[in-house]
Amino acid sequence: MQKSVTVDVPRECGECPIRHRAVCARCESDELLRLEEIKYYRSYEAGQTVVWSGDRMEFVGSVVRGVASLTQAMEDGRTQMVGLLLPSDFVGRPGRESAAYDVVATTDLVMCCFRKKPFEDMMMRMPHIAQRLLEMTLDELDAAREWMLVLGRKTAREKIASLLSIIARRDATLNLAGVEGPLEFDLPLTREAMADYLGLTLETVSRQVNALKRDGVIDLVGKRHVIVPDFDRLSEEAGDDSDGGMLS
Amino acid sequence: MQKSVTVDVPRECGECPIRHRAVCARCESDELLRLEEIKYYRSYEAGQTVVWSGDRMEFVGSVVRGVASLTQAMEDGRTQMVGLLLPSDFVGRPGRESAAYDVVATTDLVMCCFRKKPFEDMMMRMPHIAQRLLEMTLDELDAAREWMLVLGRKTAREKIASLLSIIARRDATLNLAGVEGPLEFDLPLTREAMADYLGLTLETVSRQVNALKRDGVIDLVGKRHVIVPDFDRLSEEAGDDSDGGMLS
DNA sequence: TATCGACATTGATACCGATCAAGCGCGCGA
DNA sequence: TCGCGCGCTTGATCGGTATCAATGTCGATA
Repeated sequence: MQKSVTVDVPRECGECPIRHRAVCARCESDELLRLEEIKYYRSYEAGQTVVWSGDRMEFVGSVVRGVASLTQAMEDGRTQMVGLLLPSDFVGRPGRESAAYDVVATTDLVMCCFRKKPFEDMMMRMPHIAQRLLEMTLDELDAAREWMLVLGRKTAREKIASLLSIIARRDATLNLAGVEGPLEFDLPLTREAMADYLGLTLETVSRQVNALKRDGVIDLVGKRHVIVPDFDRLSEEAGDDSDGGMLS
Repeated sequence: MQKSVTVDVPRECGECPIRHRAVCARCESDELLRLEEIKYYRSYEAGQTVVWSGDRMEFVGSVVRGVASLTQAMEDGRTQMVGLLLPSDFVGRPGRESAAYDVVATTDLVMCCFRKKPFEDMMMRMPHIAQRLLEMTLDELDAAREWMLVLGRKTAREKIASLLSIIARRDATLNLAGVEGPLEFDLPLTREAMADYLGLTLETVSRQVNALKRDGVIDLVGKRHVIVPDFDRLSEEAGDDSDGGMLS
């Protein structure tokens, strides 16, 4: 619970925790040096808005620590989260002038930023960046399509199980814990944010989370810390294929 | 209404109707020649499956004429369409071994194909292709995110209006008709396919389509031909921003 | 022309999740 | 220490969409 905003950022890219998964993953050391020259860090507190939809985007960047959400809203206030950005995920679209979505820090957040123009110039000269960005974008597209199935066809209970399953999976790969044994993680989202992600109300989220707890699918420590005693059981509840959907 | 399977395909890329929008859009004429050497056409009848999810993908390609759908299914049969592929859209993911989704021709369909390996080799050597593919993938990601809002937060009536609005828009840009005056197009989807796209049942689709007709938002000629007397009105019904959402 | 089948419409009813409304619990600041 | 507020839970009721079940329409075929 280190709420301090004292930012503790890697000095050199070589020590960066997302070095091998971010947009710079394929860069050679000489290319990294060029990136290092133009990068800078920014940090945000939980709840802060990073970018407003429609605003001119002056930078792009990677999530280094924390979680951010991409959100779309209708005029009457209905809100849908359309992306959940975890460490190593990329924010911003090269070539686009203004932001298409709100970006909000859902936890304290550290980002590695590049001003848009210099980054675009680098992209032209360094194919390793463009290649990796294509790969990441294709992965995001797959994730978005998986969410379309969740939003369009799953029940409230399945939606909750799906969200927990995905967070558990991404958390496990980041912390390179084995997939065996009980899995544990902190929910980086409030009930309301979960509702926005799943196309539900926060009341329904609350009811279904507690239903999964009553049924022994998950255990809760406080409101946010989740223990998954049997990941396959959770996958079943999510309506996923039997193997736990370890694709990609 | 030309149901004949006699395929009438462009001989040269220069005459291709999707030349300026497809993955080859940025290629110079010498690059086009190289692509021309390895391209081949395939055609499918409405209803035919182009690729089965999980199958090895031996080719990638572009939709030249007709419409295809990308579909995901759960074990119990619930089905969600996750992509609607219109002329110039790209099918397949370079670097991936097996297909992640079912691809089905929803109308008679002509595709311009490349065997996967040669195409990947070309992509390495011709940055114009990779650049264009990145751009197209980012556009698809935006479209997918717009759909997440539709699926998660819109009512059945708004969902139908949204689908009609998008088809009308894409149809207008393809046929370069002015956006003014009454818009007309043929629905390339059955009621069931519309339901799969929108996360509804086909009965609800039928009811809401007819409700929009009763209310004068659209007019129908037969079951499939749609006339939109006032596009702004349709946009309103879709819950889109007042300007008609002409973004991207 | 008669028949068949795919696609679509229409009606009656059930149920899941939204909505409206209290109330709880815990951390933070006065 | 108290009280306030935010995040969350719980309950009662409503309504929109699913579900189940006929029926209708049109084009293709014999």
